[in-house]
Amino acid sequence: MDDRKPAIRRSATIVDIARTAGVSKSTVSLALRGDKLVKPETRARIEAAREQLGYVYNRGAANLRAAKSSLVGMVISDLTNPFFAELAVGIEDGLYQLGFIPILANTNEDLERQASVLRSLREHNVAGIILSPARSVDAWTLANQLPATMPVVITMRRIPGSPFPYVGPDNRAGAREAVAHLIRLGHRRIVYAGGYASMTTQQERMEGWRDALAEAGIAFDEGLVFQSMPTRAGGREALEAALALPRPPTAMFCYNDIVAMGATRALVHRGMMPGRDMALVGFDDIAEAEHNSPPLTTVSASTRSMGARCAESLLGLIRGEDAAGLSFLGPTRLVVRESCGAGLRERKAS
Amino acid sequence: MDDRKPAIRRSATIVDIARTAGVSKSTVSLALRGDKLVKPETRARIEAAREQLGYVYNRGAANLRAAKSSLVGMVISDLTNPFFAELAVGIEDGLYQLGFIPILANTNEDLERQASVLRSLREHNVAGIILSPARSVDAWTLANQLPATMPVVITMRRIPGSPFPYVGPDNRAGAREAVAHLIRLGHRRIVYAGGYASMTTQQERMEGWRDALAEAGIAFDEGLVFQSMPTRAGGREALEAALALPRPPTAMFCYNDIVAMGATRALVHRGMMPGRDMALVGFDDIAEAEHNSPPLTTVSASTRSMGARCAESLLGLIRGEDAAGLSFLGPTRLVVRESCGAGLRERKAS
DNA sequence: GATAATTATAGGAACGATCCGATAATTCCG
DNA sequence: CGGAATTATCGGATCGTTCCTATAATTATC
Repeated sequence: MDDRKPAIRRSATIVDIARTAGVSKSTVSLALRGDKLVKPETRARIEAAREQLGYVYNRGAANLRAAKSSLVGMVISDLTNPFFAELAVGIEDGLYQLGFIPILANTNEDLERQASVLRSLREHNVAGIILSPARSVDAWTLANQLPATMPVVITMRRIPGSPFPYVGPDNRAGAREAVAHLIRLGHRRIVYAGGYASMTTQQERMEGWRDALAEAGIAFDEGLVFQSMPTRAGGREALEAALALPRPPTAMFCYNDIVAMGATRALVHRGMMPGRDMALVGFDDIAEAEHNSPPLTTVSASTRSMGARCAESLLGLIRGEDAAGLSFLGPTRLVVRESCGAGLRERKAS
Repeated sequence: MDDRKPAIRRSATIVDIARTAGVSKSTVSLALRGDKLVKPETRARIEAAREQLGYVYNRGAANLRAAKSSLVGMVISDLTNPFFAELAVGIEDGLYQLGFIPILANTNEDLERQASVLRSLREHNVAGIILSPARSVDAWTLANQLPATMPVVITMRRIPGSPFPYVGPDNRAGAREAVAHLIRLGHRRIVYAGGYASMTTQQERMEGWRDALAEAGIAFDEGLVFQSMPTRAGGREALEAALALPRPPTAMFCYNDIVAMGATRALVHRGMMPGRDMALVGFDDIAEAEHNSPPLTTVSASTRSMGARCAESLLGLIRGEDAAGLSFLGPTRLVVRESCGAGLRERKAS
């Protein structure tokens, strides 16, 4: 094989191949796309020329004429959050399987940045956008940042009032299962901790919490809801507020794993034992959850496959399918580890 | 303002603007790029038409003619690793500041995938590539996957023999500082744990370890090197192997934070106290390090700014600067927390 | 006030592919 | 074997921009 580059000249085009193979550029174009109208013999000559010239396909040029694009915008609100990183990997992989390639934009929860990034994506003529919206985005803001014709899939945070399909975990069902588990373990005073009521995800998970309570005939107690930042610090604050209650709770269902991890740390810091002195459950099942001490009982949202699902829904949208059928609520699965105390009871029993 | 889209027809082009404003497309092109050759009055008319038609610039078309691209390939070996996620955010931000936009490709340490992705990036006519190579990549493999003319910056893992600039932390200096710190705390038997000798990063960090030992006049002991996977499990294995030694070490310098976190967990599991019964130091200062229990003493590689630096070096390459001057060894900084036991001594003293 | 220099605009070619209608080569069929 | 159908190839026109050269309008210079 010849390792040297053909010449100092710029890279080869289909016209160069055409000349070398002694055919027209139209035939080359056909052959390269695998159209079976081209005679095998001709195809072989073209293939040889392509190899010899080290030709690489110019997708940009092709897209210009064909008015389609293999680029997709992937807008992530906070890639530093392991949950979103996992999601991004799922999206990237899904897009790759479907023949698309993602342009990454990390908005860092910044509205201005999101606006700027969406404009840039339009300029790059993306086929569609998968958007995990920055926190404070509402339908009206978004409508002004996106053209109506752009295929868009919203993920992980609902935008009430937007016409775009939504892909995300079934927060309500997942939360219900988690809280039902705590109830089964004998808990009655179960705190809901973390997040703010303005977040749709928080609302959904809290509804699941209330569902489980109601099913068990436990009265809803407003005083057991502790809002906080969805961070470790928020988890700590919520835990301390809960312990300061005249009648402290025995279990805590947390907005997400990060909050739960903050709470376990705070608990240990007070000399209490997570699982025994306070049952804790998280949500998301990020990679660290299983390495927490104690390992976190949590609700797995199968984040990665959710990302793949975003890609599939977007493809549907691009193909012109109806947005209504493309929303997807992913199944959740309770992963019982140690922070809920389930293991302790077993150990005690044995 | 008029919210309706101009018509059912496809999106507006500079020719549409030209027609509306009563000028030629050349003038529009000039005006939109802010060339001051255009009379202010004309510019205003064009601007008005642009607004009215809801025109968006088509970068693909522009790039086709101007033979430049604002796309940059960002190839990450494992985005799920919080260290690389942080790096990716830094790169994304850096590129954004410089007017580029990244195409993301997560290779998942898979050579085939990397090859496929690099081909795809070429087809998309990227201006350059920032590559954190999959583990088993060597110079020869890489040479076959990339055209010689492509601007490429290698980051985080050296590829000996490749001509591309390398951007990464000063592993050797960082490791030396960390180990010197352990020596200052009175340790003499200091293990090096995690990673394999085939990884350049491991080699560099180990050299730093040896440097510090040599400076303190401590003889190098082959038996104190424990190779393992750079994972939590690897950290556990290394720790257990070290403790099984006839004369166990009192301190452990770990390949990275993940390994160190695995080791702390294993230590706790044995009923030993990290920092007191065994001093532990990590590397990278990932976000979780400070939330580990106990908080991890580690070497900060200022990962995010390193990412920004990748973008800058790539821009240099694109501008035709000499590759030799574009490599960058980032400064490191020892972050003393609790896992090294430094705090304990202070507390004891007070 | 004629000429030169400068400023502002215009029109066509070019980038590298696809698409479309036309034509050339081949096969089919009575 | 001649005409139709099929198969294979070809040569513009085209996508939306930038570049280049040409020309028109304005200002400067002697």
